[in-house]
Amino acid sequence: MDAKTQARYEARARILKALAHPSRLCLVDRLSKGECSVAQLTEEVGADMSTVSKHLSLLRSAGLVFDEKRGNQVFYRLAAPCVLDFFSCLESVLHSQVQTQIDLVGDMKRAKLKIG
Amino acid sequence: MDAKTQARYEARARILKALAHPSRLCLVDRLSKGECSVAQLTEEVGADMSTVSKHLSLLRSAGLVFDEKRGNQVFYRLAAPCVLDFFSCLESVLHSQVQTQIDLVGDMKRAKLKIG
DNA sequence: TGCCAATTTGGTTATATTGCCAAATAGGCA
DNA sequence: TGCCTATTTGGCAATATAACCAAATTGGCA
Repeated sequence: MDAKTQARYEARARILKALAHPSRLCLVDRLSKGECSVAQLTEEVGADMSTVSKHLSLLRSAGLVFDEKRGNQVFYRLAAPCVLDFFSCLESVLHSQVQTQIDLVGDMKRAKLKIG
Repeated sequence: MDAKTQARYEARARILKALAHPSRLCLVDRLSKGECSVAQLTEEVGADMSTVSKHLSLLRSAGLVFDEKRGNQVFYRLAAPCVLDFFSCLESVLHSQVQTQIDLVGDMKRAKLKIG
């Protein structure tokens, strides 16, 4: 793999990594409904505000959100709404995982019937 | 956030985390062109085969690839081709990051002209 | 200026991820 | 059976992430 290709995969991975955390997915989900202050987001996520602030700054450096300071507060908004499209694919993967589990249980039951 | 919602974000995050690595993105990209043995994939990625094998097993437990043993070899194929749709969004985020850098440089130049 | 509220940053600890080497496993074939 | 090839697993060291608390920063306002 040449260096340029390698760099492209690394850049993509950085963005995906920024998304790949439950709290940050929650933040993105909430921001998809409109801009929000850190205090509001903190309540939504249910963690220490300093933790949420760090999650937000990580999303910002990945280019996924914008921040804007207005008076006392900082408001965040989604920079890349296309990431919301990921969710339906993620759900379909999850459903097929569930289906695989069901199939396995079925297989086990049938095997048991044959054995026993 | 209730427990069920929390669990959903965690499940989604697990899948994204499985994708969020340069080598694994490379694997997914290669598998999008058709099934492949571990040896071929190892060559593509350019890492130790044991490392690639671990990446593949991680992708498998996330439900993103299937594996099938045929004779001496194990062939992997993509289970969730929809993840390929992520790439165009990732690229658009990357482009806007580049644009932001260019804008910043422009701002700095203008500021310098005013100052100096 | 001095104080208060909102947010970020620093520091620390616990946990998770990654990559390599070496060893184990599994299949094919003489 | 014994050897060879392909792949996985175990173990370890290095690095990265995550969460909390405490302290610093910034803006608004008396």
